[in-house]
Amino acid sequence: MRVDASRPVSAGCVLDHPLAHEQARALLKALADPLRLQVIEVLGRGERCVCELTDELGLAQSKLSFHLKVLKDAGLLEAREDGRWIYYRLRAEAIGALQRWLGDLAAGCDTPASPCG
Amino acid sequence: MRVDASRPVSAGCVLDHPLAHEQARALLKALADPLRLQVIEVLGRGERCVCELTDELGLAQSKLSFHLKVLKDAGLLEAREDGRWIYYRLRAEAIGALQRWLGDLAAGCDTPASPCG
DNA sequence: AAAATAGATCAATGAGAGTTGATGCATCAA
DNA sequence: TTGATGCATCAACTCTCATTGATCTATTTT
Repeated sequence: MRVDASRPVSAGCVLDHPLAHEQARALLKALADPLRLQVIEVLGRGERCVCELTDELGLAQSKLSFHLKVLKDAGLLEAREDGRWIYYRLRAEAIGALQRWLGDLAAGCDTPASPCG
Repeated sequence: MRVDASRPVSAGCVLDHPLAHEQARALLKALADPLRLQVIEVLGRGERCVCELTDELGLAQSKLSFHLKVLKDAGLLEAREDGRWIYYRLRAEAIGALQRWLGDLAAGCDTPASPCG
């Protein structure tokens, strides 16, 4: 079996609850790479086989594979095996969880500072 | 004057419009650092003077200054000068823009892949 | 005017993360 | 069973980026 069945820490039902800082940071970090963001954007339009991604993005195979792993470990992607091919899809729950986490972040940012002098 | 009056590309009214990929990536990258995320979380609770941040986070001055600049350049922070002190606050618009951008991202992610064989 | 404080910036160092090419392991076709 | 294809993984290299300590400027205090 080429695809590990065990779920990353950040995956699954965990994302239905409020995100911990570490989890949020892991998602942000995974998204913050230009190449990975391209991958995410393509997968945001629908599931893709690795070979399609390779063509669509014009990437070296090992390079793409590296970044897919990073995204999967962060809980952003899910892989599905079908014979010789592996299909990846974006986990909308992960995006949603991050969205909500960001929403809470700025809650009190208009509170003025106590003068420092 | 110690604080540059010119706005970063990603700041201001730009964030009221849909974010470009590059802008979104800049925000994500700025947020993806553990230390910067701490700063953001503190500023999410209200405006702070640099010296308060230094104390509250226990950081070396130049280190904090470096990260504040990164966050400001990304459009996430705004600085206000008052005499000898400089107060930073979180720009809720930037967070909001990123939230919306993320929302659009996963729009079509349930579209199945065309079988690859 | 001189000393002290707040904060930015710079040069040098170090650590982490991405890239590249090779190799390995499945799966499918012949 | 042999060869070809899809994909993951590994080791070596590179490069980006954060850290550190020093220096510089502006502001305030004495």
